[in-house]
Amino acid sequence: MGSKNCMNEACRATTSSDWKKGWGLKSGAFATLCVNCGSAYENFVFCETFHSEESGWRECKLCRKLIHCGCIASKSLYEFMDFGGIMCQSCCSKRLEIRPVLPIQVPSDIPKITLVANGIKDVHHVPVENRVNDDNKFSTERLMQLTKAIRVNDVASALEQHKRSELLVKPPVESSHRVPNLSQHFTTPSPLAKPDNRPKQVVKDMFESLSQPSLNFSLTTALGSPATVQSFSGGIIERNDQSKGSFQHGPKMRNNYPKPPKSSPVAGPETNKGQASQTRVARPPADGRGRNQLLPRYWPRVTDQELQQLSGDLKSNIVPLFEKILSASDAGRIGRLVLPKACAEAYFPAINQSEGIPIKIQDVTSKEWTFQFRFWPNNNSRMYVLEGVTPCIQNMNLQAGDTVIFSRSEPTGQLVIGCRKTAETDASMTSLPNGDSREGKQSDYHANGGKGLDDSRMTASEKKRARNIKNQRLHMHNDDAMELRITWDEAQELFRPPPSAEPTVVMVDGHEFEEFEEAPVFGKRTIFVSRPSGEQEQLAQCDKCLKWRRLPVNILLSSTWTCADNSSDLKRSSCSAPEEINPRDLDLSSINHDLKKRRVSEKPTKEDGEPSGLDALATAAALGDNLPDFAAESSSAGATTTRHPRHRPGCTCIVCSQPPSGKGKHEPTCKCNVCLTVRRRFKTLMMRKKKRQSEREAAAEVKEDAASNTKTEPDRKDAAAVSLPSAENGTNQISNAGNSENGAIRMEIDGAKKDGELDLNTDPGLNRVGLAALANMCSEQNESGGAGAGNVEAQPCGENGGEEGGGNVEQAKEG
DNA sequence: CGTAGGCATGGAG
DNA sequence: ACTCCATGCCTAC
Repeated sequence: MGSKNCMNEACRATTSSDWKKGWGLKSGAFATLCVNCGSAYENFVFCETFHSEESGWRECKLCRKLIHCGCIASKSLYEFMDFGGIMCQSCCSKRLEIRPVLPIQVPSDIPKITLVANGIKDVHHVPVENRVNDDNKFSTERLMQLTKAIRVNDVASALEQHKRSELLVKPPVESSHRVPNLSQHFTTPSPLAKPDNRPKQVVKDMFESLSQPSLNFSLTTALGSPATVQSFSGGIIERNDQSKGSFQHGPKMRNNYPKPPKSSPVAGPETNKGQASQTRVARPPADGRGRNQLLPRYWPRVTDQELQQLSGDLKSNIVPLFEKILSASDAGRIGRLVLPKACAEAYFPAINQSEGIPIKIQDVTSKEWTFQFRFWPNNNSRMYVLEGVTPCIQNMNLQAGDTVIFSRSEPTGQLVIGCRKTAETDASMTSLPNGDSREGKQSDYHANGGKGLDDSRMTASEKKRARNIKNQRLHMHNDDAMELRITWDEAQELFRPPPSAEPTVVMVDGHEFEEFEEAPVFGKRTIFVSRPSGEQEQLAQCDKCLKWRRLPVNILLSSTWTCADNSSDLKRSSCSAPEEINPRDLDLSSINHDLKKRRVSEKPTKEDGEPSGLDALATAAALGDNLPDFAAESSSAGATTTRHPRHRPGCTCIVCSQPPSGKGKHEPTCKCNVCLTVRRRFKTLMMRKKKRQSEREAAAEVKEDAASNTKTEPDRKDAAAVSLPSAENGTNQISNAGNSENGAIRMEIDGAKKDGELDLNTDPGLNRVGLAALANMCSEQNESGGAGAGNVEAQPCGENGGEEGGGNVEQAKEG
């Protein structure tokens, strides 16, 4: 340590650096204080008595359990809160370790410098501890001032007393997180104290004002509620490796701890094992490069119990480093887990090459996995990823929304990957990777994550998880998911608002959406056809008599519908009424079969390149601009970041000029040119697509069809002809136009294919989606069996076909 | 053609 | 205004 001169030119007192150790800057930082003039300057010394720089862990003197070094938190919580003691985070034993505070007499003629280095704007009372000069005894009065007669073994009372004393800035946002008003703690009478007349709402300001590199940390506590507090895990943020004398300066430094973590996951399992805490609180970052920059969201929220068990399982001391909620990308097949930059740089080996290095990480069963730890350049920065995590993720039965926890095994430094399932009843991070007992729930989650089927079956935790992974696409590849994956086309034909639901109309991007609390229900599949007169109608089959009835196009049917429900045609509201439609004219089974089979032929084949374009155009034309909005609202239903990639602002093409189909826009039965054209296009394209698919299926399944199905392909063509008599006419033009533009719409097609794929399993926000809008879209799309042959079908841009040829060429070039 | 790698983009904080 | 990061998207294999 040695001695040095005070940096205050007016003082220049030579003092021992040890002697000058102090702490308690307004920020909660440690600072060096000149006992001569009271100037504070940075010489940050942490609680070296208890802080193990190696592991950050220490052993409780009573219970002998390893506990995370809560030195900073201890000081913050207990000394700031006038306990002046240290509490074992495991057994909650308290030890009074109040160090004497030297009542410094500051010479009045020496100006006090309240800021010496790196922008500490003001330094208020700085209680100085003096461990060298033991002669400076801690007066009883002072001790009482500090402890305020709070019994050190009564944390709850202490907190209550603090509350009563208005030492807490404000009621806790979260029951488990409180932010003490630090400024209050520095207004304890002291020779160095000066009045702090500022408003009490200082913590936030303080945090924000302390973004200077030298004091880049704030204070956050993680403490249970007064009534239930059993222990605490240090929740204080620590600055960069100040104790090691290294300072990280630079513009990138910023205050990463503006506030406590928003929420803490639910507590762990109920089992009370020993005295270990089950309170899941964010732990302060362990040692590491730049650990002070770790966002609280990445702080490991590991209960003491979990830690103990994990430490026991691995027979080593486990230091939680950080955790991350798996995104859809992380959990997806691609096998790349994006590492938070700060975490990667803090706890993973430094890498200079983009290719990175292989890194071995142990799971909680001591199984070793090798990942490639690498980075990609990104906006003058880096994006760190772990590659090849899929086997590990799968082994642990993790999916998007679950949490992976990275820890370090001491003293070997071996990285350890653990996990925590989001559901309350799920195994905690200490469970075996294969011990997932949530298979059934998983299925439920998949099925209900989209809220599209049976929201009532979702547990609170599942809903919570659904919220957690909002805006994240889940790529489900298991069988459960596949069973429930349907296309937009199919969804539109099936979705209905819940029967008794009262919608709440909200505006999203200027479009009205009706929100329903209830999940949508599946409606009855109907067939939309056009009569020779051009009039559109809907055909529905009675569930009882199986007769087909004509219905107005704008009627939405529930999943079960019988003739008795045919209020639009009372003459045929009975099953006894004769059927108007000759089933032989409508190969409905073929159509249904076709729809079903579309699931397995989502991707365009080589000869399907054109139809895929038609798909896109159909989707775009039918949904108009509403699709992106809707998709954005429904998040995982296919939100894209690029809308109409081929369309520009001011584009007057049919897609861009078509108003959203939501309520208040064009009526489903609107006969305006735009709507008619859209319907014409859509119908033509859809029929073309169906026809092609039918033909493909026929070719592939000709044998089994011949054996079991008397329906033939000509029937299907007939079906197409029924609903769109002029389809063939449009088809030719589609082909021509489609060939000429080729890639121009191919882009849009690909996007639309994705957009058009509605995965019910994965859309947590679906229930909030405007069902009415969806229904309208459905209606528009379905009713769009306009009689006219589409003559501009394959034109993604431009109102009329005549002027679109050149335009498409240009678009193709753009592409 | 399908997939993986790598970078780009844009939403969110 | 800026950074981070989830994921889109292009390209190479």
